Amino acid sequence: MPRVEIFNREDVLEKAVKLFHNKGYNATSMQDLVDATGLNRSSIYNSFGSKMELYQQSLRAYKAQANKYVQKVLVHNSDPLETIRKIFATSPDDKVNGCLLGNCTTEMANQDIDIKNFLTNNLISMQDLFVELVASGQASGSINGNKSAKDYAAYLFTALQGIRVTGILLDEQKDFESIVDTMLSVLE
Amino acid sequence: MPRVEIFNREDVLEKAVKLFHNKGYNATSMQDLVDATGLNRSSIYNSFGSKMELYQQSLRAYKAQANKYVQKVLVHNSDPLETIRKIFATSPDDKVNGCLLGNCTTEMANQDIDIKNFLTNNLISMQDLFVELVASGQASGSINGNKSAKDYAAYLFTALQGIRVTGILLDEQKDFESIVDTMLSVLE
DNA sequence: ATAATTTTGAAACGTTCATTTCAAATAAAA
DNA sequence: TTTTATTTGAAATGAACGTTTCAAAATTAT
Repeated sequence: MPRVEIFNREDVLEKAVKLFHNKGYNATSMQDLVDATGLNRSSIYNSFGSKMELYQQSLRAYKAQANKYVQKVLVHNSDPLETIRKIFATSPDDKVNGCLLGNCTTEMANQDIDIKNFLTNNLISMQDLFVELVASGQASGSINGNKSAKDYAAYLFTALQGIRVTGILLDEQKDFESIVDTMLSVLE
Repeated sequence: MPRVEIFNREDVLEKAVKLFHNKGYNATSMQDLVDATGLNRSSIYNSFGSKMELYQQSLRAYKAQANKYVQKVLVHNSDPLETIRKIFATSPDDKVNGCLLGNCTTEMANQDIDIKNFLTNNLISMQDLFVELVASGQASGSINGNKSAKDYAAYLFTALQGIRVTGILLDEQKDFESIVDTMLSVLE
C-alpha cells in the first residue's frame, strides 16, 4: 500500500558524512544537509530523526567505511607491519579534514556522553585490531618485544590520531611519510 | 577625560579561553561569552571587535600561557628528555578538553586560512623548540641519533597532538602515561 | 562644577537555526 | 480504480544567532 522511499539510504549517508567531515557538527546546518543530499527537509526528519541522529549515523557509516578498507588491506597483506603502515596512509578527505572520529572527539566527546561512549568503543575496537597485528608481528619477529602488544596498540591508536590532526596542516606528502616512518620505527 | 576600561583584559581573555577550550568556536555563543566574562555585550565588541577576533586573541593567549609553562620547565630542567616529558604532561583543562590549538586545527583549519596560518606558525615554533631539545639530548647522548633532530621534532609534535586527542577519552592516568612512555621510547 | 569622552545596559536589528505542520502529490495494494 | 499509507514541498514556528544602536551612566581633565 505505501509509497516507498525513493532515495538510497547509503548514498544519503555518504553525502552527510562528507559534509560533517568537512565542517564538523555545529557548523553544518540542516539547510546544508538539504542542499547536499538533495532530500527534502521533511524526508530527512522522517528518515533520520534529527540532525544529531543523522550525525551519529554518519559516524557509524564512516566507521563502517574505514573497517571495509581495513578488511581489504588485511586480505591483501600478510606482513603486519606493512598492514599497519597502510592503515596509517591517508585518504584524500582525511588529508584535508582529518579523521571524522578524531574531529568528533575534540568537538563533542566532552559535551555528549553517548558520543563519548561511541568513540570509546571505537578506540577499543581499533586497539583490538592493533593488538592482533602487533602480536602477530612479534610472533614472526618483524616487530620487537620491548613492549607488550597492548602497549604498542594503545600507542599506535594515539599516534594515528596525531597524524590525522597534524596532517591537516602539512602540505608536503614527504613530511607526512617521514613522521609515519618515525612513528612505526618504535616497532622495528 | 575619558572613562577608562574597568576590567582586566588578561582576566577576560582567560575566561574566553576556558569557554572556547570547552565548547569550541561554533558551539560558543556571544551570550555564553557575556555570561562567562561578566562583560557587557557592547564592551566585548568595543574591546575585542567580534567573536572571531576574540577567538583569535584567545588562541594567542592560550599559546602564550603554554609558552610560559615551557619556559618554566626549561629553567628548572637540564635533561632534555625530562623536559620533553614534562611538555607532554597534561593540564587538567587539556585532560578534559584536549589541546585548544589541536581542537582549533580540526574545527577551523580547513575553513579559515588566517587560522590555518596561525596554526602552521605554532607548528613551526613548537618543532623548533623540539629540535633544540632533541639536538641537545643527542649531543649529551641521552637521545639516540637514529633519526635527525628535525625528524624527531616533527614526530614529537604529531605525537603530542595524538595524546591530546586520545587523552579526552582516557579515564585512567596510567593508560595515558604508558602511551607517553612508548612515544618517548623512540628517542632512548 | 563643568565639559569631554568612554563604557554600559537594554533593546532591537535582520538572519539563520532546528524542527514542525499540513495539504498535495505519489505509488503500491486492494 | 479506489483505497491506503507515505513521501514531498513549501511555509511557518519560535528560539537563538552575531552584531548594531543609542541614550544614560560614569569617570577623568579642565
